[in-house]
Amino acid sequence: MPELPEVETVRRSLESELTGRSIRAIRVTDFPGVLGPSTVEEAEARLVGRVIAGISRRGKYLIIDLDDETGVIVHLRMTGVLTLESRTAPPARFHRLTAELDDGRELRFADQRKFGRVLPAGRDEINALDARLGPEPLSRDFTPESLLALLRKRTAPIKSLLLDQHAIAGLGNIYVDEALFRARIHPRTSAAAVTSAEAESLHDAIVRVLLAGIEHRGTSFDSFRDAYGMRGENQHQLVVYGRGNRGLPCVDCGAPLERIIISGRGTSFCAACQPLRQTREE
DNA sequence: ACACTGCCCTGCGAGC
DNA sequence: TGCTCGCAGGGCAGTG
Repeated sequence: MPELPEVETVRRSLESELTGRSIRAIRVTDFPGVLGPSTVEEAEARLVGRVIAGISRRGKYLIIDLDDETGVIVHLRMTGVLTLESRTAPPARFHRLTAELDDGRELRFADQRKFGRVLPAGRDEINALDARLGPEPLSRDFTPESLLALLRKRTAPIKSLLLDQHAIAGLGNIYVDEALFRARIHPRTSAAAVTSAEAESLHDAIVRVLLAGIEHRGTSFDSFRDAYGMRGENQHQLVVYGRGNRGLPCVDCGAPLERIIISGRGTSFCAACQPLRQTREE
């Protein structure tokens, strides 16, 4: 499940390789819907001949910036994989889209579940995306104070809020469970009930789990790969995600982890280390 | 505005 | 062996 660290890992692995390359052709395979509302002809008209000016990231979105100020917005969703490969390399099993480059290589998008999208976009669309997403958690805009101010306005479970990309951009199910465990906050706690001390440790936990994720080049439980097709190693750093459904012991206290559903997402936590408190007690 | 639900999509593993 | 079923979940539309 690509979240901020995974998308950043892809961005870094693509940046030096793609910058300055031009796009010679666009091809789709069995699923033209990968382009969203665009037809292949429209995508060709917008992209072929363009030079790649750089690769940026906003939340879980990857943006391929082009020399005419337009771009391509890529979202990997659950199983999307963006790789740079030789033209002669055999296509991946779930290959959906190819961008042929001027150096003989191809940028390829594979996606088992067809949730991911590769969207040609104008500058206005890229700006609109930027505007509707919350702050970048690794930017200076994200502070314990700004997090607390956000939480005070909302009554939804803290986990739901952290998953809301309009509130904070880039967190997904894995890093939210990990951050809440490290901050010792029950995922069902009402956001408004989180204390300022808890918000401070939550802020710290979010930043730490994201930086660790990037340092270990992403979490590759299943399909995630970087642009070279390499797995990440951050799955070995995780201590709660996915462990509640097997009742594995908490690394801190040894109690069996629990699994509940919040916002339709499987949620693992330690009921002993993360006790539920309904109201603020400061 | 906010909170919440259902939908999309397919492979995989468990259970029978 | 082969079937069914539940599960994985990000973003968005729809509802209250």
